[in-house]
Amino acid sequence: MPELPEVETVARDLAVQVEGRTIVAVERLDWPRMVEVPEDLAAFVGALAGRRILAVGRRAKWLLIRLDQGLTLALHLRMSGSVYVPPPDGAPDRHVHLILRLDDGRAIFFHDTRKFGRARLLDAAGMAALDAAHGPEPLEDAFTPATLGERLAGRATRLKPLLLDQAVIAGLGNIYVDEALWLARIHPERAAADLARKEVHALHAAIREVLTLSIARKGSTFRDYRTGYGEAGGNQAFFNVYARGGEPCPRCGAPIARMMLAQRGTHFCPTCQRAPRG
DNA sequence: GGCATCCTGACC
DNA sequence: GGTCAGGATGCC
Repeated sequence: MPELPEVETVARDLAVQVEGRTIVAVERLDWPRMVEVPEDLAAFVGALAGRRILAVGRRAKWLLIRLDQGLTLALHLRMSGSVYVPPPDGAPDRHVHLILRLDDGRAIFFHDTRKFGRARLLDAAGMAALDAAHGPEPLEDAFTPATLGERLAGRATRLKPLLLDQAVIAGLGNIYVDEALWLARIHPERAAADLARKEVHALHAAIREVLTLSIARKGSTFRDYRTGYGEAGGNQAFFNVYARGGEPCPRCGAPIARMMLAQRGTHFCPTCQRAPRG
């Protein structure tokens, strides 16, 4: 799915298109399991109708559509979801599983080929719980090298699975963890607690750089991801290691390695990313 | 930690 | 046919 840069792009694109609009109807919804309390489907639909969209934002990989009456529609795109405002003549294909019809005749489509995506309608307490379940936002000012160091301290586990844990740090996924570790020259299997101070600083800078650059390029379209306008992103042309196993490392020329680590395809340079001790 | 599961589609 | 895919969760 969409990781932090992709969800951030969608949030920004939706904000300019739908803020201030009112949801007049909920259409399609042919995959009830996407609503996290499917037995309350009628309540979900009923509560959304008539709500005004105050703002669109993001927390971790959750897209947050802020509504009146203190409600937030939280959408998670998981692996293959995309959320966008189609062009005026855009018809939903069979993978569109939720449509929010707006008072100007336009609509928000939730498109999800694999049907892993999720929708939650949250009140203030639910929103606070979602927030509390996630680690710090890596692009906020409060996220410093010291913050990252604290999150890694005492953790004997390998670095990559830890960085994928949304409770440790918010928003990173498989692409940007591989890219950040390459940029910081750190092997994905290093024990988190073993990083030198300089390496923590390098990793902090690398995480921010890969996320910031990707947002500037509207995210990475590897397969299904689309911006809030239904278009492909541009960052996929700039991967250094992700999905590039066997190709030369852009830094040292050695072949990029691919391995499975914690059930995730993992791409790294075995030459210039410093390996674990022993 | 490892593994299965939720799904569909692309590619070999 | 098998393998793999921007994710997350639950179970040994």
